[in-house]
Amino acid sequence: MPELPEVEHVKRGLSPKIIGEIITGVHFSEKVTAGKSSGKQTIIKGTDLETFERNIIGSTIKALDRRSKYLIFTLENEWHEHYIISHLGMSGAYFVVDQLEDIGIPNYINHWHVAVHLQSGRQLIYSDIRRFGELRYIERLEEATQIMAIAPEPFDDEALDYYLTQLTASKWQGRTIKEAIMNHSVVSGCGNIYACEALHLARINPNKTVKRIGRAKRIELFQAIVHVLNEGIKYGGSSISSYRNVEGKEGFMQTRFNIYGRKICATCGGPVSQKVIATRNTHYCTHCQK
DNA sequence: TCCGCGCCCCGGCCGC
DNA sequence: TGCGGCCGGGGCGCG
Repeated sequence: MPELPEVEHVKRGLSPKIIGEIITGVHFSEKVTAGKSSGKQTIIKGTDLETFERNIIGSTIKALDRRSKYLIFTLENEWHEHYIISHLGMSGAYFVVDQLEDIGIPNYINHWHVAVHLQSGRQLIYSDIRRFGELRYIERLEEATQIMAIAPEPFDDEALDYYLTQLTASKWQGRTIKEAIMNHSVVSGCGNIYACEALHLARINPNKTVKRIGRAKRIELFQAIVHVLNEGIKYGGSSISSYRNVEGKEGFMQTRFNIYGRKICATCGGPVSQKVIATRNTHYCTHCQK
């Protein structure tokens, strides 16, 4: 599933293919059309399909940015800048193709949901097998309340101080460190897989409560989070369950994992413990992580 | 007003 | 080989 490194790759792959393009039309799959007409918010959130198309048609795609696991498409027409905020959910993927079949992967062809037609004749396709993802049109970035509330990007200078400050809040003291770092108000974009890897790298048992971890160890953990996220970006993201980049290729970060999804700890060779922590399947090594 | 819990959305895939 | 049940990011309703 797409986490921060995967979304970063989508951004990098997509940007050169779509920036400067003018949107000439939008088509939606039958699933989206049916879902929306039955009152659900199928993929297209906040507006009806006609409004979504009317709002973006004729606009130029000026920029593509990533914030946490969200993509932000900046559009511009003769009146103003406006935006599409997109989350890939569990199984979302973007492609830029001349025609749908060029995606080449049957599941992503069958489960296409939004086709944004571009002036060049190509299409920006959003495919999503489980339909947990979203595209949301907004006039102003301030409307993206779910993005405004999240911590700074982990790579930003202020992110460490922000994280340390958040961890001092009373609500976190009795909770597990894993739950804390997976919360977007503490660290931005650290999902389950990278949380497991970072805790392993920092040699912290994920069951440990926040109050039992000192400042130096907290800092070490933050640096581990930044490290594993950077590794994830470097190795093309991980392709546990269905992630594909813009070229339809899998990442290979999953071959670099030291603890997640493994039976044997990559550090000591001991057995990996598995347990649900903070509602998520957690892998850790009781020998290496104290 | 804020918080936390449970539910919901879905199809792949695991295990019986 | 068939099928029931589990998984999971994030929004939302409710207590």
